[in-house]
Amino acid sequence: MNQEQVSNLSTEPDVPPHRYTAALAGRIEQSWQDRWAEEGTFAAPNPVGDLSDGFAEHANATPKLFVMDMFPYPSGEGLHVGHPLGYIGTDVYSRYMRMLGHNVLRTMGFDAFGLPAEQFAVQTGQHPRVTTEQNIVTISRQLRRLGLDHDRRRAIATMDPDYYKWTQWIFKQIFSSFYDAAADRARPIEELVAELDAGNRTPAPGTNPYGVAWSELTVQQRNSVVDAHRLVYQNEAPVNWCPGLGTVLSNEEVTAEGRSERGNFPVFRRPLKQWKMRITAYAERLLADLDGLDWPESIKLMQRNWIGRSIGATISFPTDRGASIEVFTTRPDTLFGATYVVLAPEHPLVEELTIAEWPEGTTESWRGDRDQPPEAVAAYQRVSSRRSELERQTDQRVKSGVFLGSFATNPATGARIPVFIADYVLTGYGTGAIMAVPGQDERDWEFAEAYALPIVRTVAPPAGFEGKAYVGEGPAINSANDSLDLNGMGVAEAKAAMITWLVDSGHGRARTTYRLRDWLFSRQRYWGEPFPIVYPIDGPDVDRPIAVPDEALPVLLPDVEDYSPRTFADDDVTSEPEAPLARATDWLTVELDLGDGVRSYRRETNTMPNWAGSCWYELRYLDPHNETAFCDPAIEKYWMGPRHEGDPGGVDLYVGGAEHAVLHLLYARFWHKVLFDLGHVSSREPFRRLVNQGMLQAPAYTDARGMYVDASQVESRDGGFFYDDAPVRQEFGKIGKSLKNMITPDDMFADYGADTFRLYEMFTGPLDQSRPWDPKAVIGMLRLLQRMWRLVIDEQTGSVRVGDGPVDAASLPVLNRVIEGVREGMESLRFNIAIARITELVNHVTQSYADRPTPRALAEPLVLMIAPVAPHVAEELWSRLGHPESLARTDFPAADPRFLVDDTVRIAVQVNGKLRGSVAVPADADAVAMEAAARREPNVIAHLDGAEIRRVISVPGKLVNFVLG
RNA sequence: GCCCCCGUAGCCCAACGGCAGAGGCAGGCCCCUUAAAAGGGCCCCAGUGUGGGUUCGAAUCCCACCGGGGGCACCA
Repeated sequence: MNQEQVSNLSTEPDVPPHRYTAALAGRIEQSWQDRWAEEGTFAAPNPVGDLSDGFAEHANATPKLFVMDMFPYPSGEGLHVGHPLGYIGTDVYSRYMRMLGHNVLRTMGFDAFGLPAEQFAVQTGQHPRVTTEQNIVTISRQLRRLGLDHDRRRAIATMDPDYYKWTQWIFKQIFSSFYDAAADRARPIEELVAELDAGNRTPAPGTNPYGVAWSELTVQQRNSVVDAHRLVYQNEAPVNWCPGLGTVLSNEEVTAEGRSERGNFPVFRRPLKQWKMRITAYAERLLADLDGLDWPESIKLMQRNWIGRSIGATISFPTDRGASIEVFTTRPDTLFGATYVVLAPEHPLVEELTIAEWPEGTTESWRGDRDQPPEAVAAYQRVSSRRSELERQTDQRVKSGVFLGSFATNPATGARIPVFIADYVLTGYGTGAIMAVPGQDERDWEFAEAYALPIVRTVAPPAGFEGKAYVGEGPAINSANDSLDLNGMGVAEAKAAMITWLVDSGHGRARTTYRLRDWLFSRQRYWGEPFPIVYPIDGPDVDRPIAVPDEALPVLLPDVEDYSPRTFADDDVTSEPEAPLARATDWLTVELDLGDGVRSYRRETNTMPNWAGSCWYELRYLDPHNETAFCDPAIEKYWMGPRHEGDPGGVDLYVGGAEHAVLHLLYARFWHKVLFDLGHVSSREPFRRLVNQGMLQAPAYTDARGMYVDASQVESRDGGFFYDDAPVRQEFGKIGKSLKNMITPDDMFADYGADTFRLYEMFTGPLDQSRPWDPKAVIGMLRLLQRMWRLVIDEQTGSVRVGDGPVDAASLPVLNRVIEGVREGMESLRFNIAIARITELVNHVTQSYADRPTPRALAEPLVLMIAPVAPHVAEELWSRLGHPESLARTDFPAADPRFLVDDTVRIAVQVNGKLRGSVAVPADADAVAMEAAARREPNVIAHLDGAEIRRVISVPGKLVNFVLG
């Protein structure tokens, strides 16, 4: 090991003095990075405002392009080689588009608030601001060293007060709005109040529990009615409480196993008063507008599934206790088969429908082993509240439930049917109650079997059907009463007929429901944006949440002595959330004059989730220093506005990982639509085009005990892998500390230089494809750059060895085909094929001009073509070729169509689809001429000999195929 | 269990329904070298996961299955 290093060092002097080595690459790269910074090469001018310098000169008449990466969390570990994959991809694309003449905006910020930053700070015992700032410095250095074309004037960090002032301002906008269902958009809440006062509008269903009209309400009652309309509201409802993190979480942050997405701690459902955002008001638009987005189908599908629209009906089942149970079903056509009703255990009617004694003849199994229904119900509720989280993952799916003792009436059949609670019915979906139709629903069938309930088929299964519940298509049976006859109808027809009957008879109506729930927005953590909300300490509006005036923004995050969240044992169900900001005693109360004189207020102590800052950062990039608005409307319109009828607008290219499919990407779309409704932005969507970059997996090694060993110390020999001379097993996995296979960009800069690193990352496959990281393969890209360097620079003398001589006739078609291929690769984000084409040309020129100067007309396009991928070495060579200006805005080479068509082409000749030869024909030869030429091919003649030719396929420029009879 | 993506040379990857190979790594040989390498040149290597189908012709389109990856999972 040591010897090798020494001998390597001793050979250094033998390397030609001007060879393109990692050391030379490093010097070139850093000097160009300095120059780009000094000259502001990547400054993208805005149409107006403080960043508008140069707009009139070189942006006004050119198309614009806004390219963005998902910004990183400044984690303490810095970047590994997997992170830059997307950044390099967008860098190559944006540099290419800039050379095509676009005004390209590209920058980078930091998602600095939130759990990752906070947890790192807690681990290291330092204030999150301190560690986060340190991490930002480290990562910024790594990004700069990569040579990315960022306009650094536009960099932001979500933790900066200048930034989160506007996060709070947008929160206020959402808080100060309601969703006008008729207009299908958000509107300012004052307009709601005015319309209510004027009598043009009545409170939305469920917002006025007082039983009297708006005009009769007291001021306090009116306030609570208005607050219930807001797009941000507080209510008490079951939420995801995660004791291990010490905070509540949104549904999107909880995995299917009932654990926290971050940290993998158990999550419990429990009722708590929390802030929510009314994203459900946008469910339909979030769903419908997916169609107009240029996004991967898989991501659209995940969002569609998450939103989860189902079309059906609500049906009212009267009960013998008075109250009616409203159920939601997507199969109203099966109502005649509803033989019992099930409520979720937490359903509000459970208490009322639970009677004191079991009715005569109640089956033993319905009683839950208790003497009276109230006991049985209480016991079941207790068990299921625990079970729903812990046993979901064991996947037992054993149906259980308890009879309440009361009965409902099936409105179609008039039958008296029992009412159960069972935890296979979910509280939060639909109405939290179902009509059970065992004949057509597998879950209901299982329950009916377990509790000996009647089963009535209302859709005829096909002959020979041996299953239990039949959920497929078929004619309705057993489905008629005095005023309705569905028998014989197909499912769709029966649904429509049933809904009409339900509406006419007053038993129900058509209804669409969504799986999407309102976004739980408050967190009991320190490191986040404070809410711009205060509560009066006394007075008539005591405890009513009130937004602070815009002039009071930002509401600064106070320093507290103990910023770590109060966390609990993972499984401590009884723990209560406790916001760290409640400890900031000086900050907690504030004297304000909100229009009715100076009064005392207490502040909201929850903070926002870390998704808040990333909900709108694309807009702040556009106008990062604006002190009077989050973004100037003219600037937003220029960069993000729709370009044509039907275009949603938004960022032209957004690249990031697929793991944000339903978190960040859904939340950001929601906020953007609110801003659109309120007239603050002209684009309907934030991200017009989305690409998911693939994931890099690096080799990791386990020893005999199955423990990971440091991958950098593993040797490969004799067809095996060894660590400390002991054999180890190779596997591929996510890069990181846990697999001990961390490789950092810094390692690559030192060993190869940034340009080689960039080339390698782009070369291993299309941007959106995951691939393994092969440390040994990087060398190929360094060789490529060395060969290209050698075409321009003499390795011995360092002088330019490019001449003004003509280009060989043979090289012109190669050059032009390569240009064509490189452009195609750049445009389709398949940089691997662009690099392969460039390599082809480099190899060709290397061979053709081994002993004479490289023609300038070959060297220059070559340098320009590689510039988007390897910008530093390209700039260096361009400069040595005599161009004083940066090539960042030099025209990208264009293919001359004259050289793309050959005079003659070789076409394939097939007999019965099998290749039997090839012939050269003029490129413009027609089908007849091609066939004639093909018939002269000796091998073809042999295969045609004596056979009857049934048909001849002759495709000009492609092939001739003889089909024999 | 359901849905989506992917299977091409030892490895990473190319190939408008038209001659399976552009490029790189690894391997072999040669040159340059006292020597070696991350220098240069040449060479080797698959018939496209399996089975059907459509077609004059399929890696490409369709169906089924196998293998790998990802998502969803009592959503009525």
